[in-house]
Amino acid sequence: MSLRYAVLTLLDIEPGSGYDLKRRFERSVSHFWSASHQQMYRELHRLHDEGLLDCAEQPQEGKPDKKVYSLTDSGREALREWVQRPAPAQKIREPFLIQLFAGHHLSRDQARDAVQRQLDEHRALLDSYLEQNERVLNSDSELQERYWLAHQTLLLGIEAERTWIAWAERMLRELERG
Amino acid sequence: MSLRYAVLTLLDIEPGSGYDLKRRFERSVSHFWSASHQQMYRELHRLHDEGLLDCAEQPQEGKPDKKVYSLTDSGREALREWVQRPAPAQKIREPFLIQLFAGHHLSRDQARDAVQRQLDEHRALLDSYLEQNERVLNSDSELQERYWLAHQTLLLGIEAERTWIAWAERMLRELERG
DNA sequence: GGTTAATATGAAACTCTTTGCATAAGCCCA
DNA sequence: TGGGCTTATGCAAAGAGTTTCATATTAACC
Repeated sequence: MSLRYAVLTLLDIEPGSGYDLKRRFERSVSHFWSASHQQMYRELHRLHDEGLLDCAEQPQEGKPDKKVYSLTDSGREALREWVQRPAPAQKIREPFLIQLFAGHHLSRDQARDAVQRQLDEHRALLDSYLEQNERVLNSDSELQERYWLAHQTLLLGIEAERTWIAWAERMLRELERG
Repeated sequence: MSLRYAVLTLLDIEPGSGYDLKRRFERSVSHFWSASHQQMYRELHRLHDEGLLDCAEQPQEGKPDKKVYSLTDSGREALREWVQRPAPAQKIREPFLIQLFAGHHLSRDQARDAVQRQLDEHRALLDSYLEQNERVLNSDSELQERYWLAHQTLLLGIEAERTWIAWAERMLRELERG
């Protein structure tokens, strides 16, 4: 149920098409939400049907037409209302940790490889968050002030990745040591 | 698709009923998975239908009968096979961070209260993980050795909560300072 | 004596998410 | 001129997860 508000939030900051949104999810909120393009399009249709979004078709040269969505007044109102309610609890689901939990089925080498794979993935994530962070720090100070809270969520994402990486590095050392 | 393997993992460590499982999810893997009792019962039925679980009805005095499930050979084989495959990517979904991302709809006081609520929740989580950790450290060393990898997942959970808490405390200081 | 909590299981309806398929135009490279 | 990539949108079906309701026993509490 929070996907719709994630969509409203990004469109509130700047209108865009389903395709735009998908990329913006990847570039700017991947540290706390992910969604496929099908989810975007379906959610956009629904929000449009419910009158929370306006849709402007934008013919483009050389590319298929774009449907640019933006918040209506009732969309903005719905978002404002939701933001002020206590957040639904987060559901944690980490398949990798199940695998470690069942790790007596793994040889030491297999465990080490699995941890190494996770380490690589989390290092890549950290890099992409640090890049995002650079972009924020290079933006003008008015924007930085306006989206200060949004920026803090990115800093949490960065810290979370550092915690993961430090844990995985320690695991590798201990698995290596035998 | 990982719920079934989480169920198999816990039943591999020790057989139990749906009710048992639900509590064991809460007590011992809540740092990386959560599920409702309905999910348990449905998954147990399915796994039983597919021949991955045995079921032994255990009449009890003073309480309704228990259906105690345990892994069949093909259940153990399915688990072993899955554990050795690369883990499906984790999906991150944190409604609270969407709310902060849309935080220009929040007053400073509202933001502070929201962060404080999260801080309280994460402190409670940390406490419960630390209790679990105590139980592990007080268990006999043979068990500790056998479930060393499982224990490491708990330590990651603890570190993750500490990161969250440190972030939230910093946020409160900065929001307080005005 | 009535209420609430814990133990114990399950059906049904519903929503949300994922996966696979389909379309279509333009661009770049060989 | 054919193959693959990016932009751009969408449907259908299956799978996963949530919510609501239902049942039944015991024990503790007021």
